[in-house]
Amino acid sequence: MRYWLFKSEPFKWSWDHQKAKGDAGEEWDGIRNYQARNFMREMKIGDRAFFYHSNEGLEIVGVVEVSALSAPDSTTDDERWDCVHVRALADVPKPVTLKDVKATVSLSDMSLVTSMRLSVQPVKDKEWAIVCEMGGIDPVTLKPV
DNA sequence: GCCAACGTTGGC
DNA sequence: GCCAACGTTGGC
Repeated sequence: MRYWLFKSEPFKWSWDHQKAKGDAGEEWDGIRNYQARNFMREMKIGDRAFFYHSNEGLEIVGVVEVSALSAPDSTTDDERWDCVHVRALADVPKPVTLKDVKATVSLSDMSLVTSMRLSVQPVKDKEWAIVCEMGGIDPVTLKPV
């Protein structure tokens, strides 16, 4: 299983919106960036990802999983763009802020820091474990610790 | 709201 | 294929 991170501006699509969709999940539409799209094409069902609030909040607030493979984005006729579906799995009990991430030496290579504008990005296994620990969530069971 | 970073577009 | 102009993202 691989790990990822999705950014969303909370006033457009927040963690609360995502949770309200429950197990049905929701299309991660609107991505118009090749790099981000290519990452989505690499995703497999069951891959896990952090849900990050950009612009406002600036913190990792939840964990989602990929519930459908990348397929044409329903919000455009442009066939270049496709996207996965994701569903909420768990809250991050202690949201991990961008500030926290920047202040953590072992996370200094995270795309969140190095590729500021990339809205869908890979997360390394080690980074996943560290962020989970900081967030007060078990990296495997996703239960609060 | 500003602006730096950076991706995309389009003229040549 | 270069690069200037432009648009968007996202932290501050």
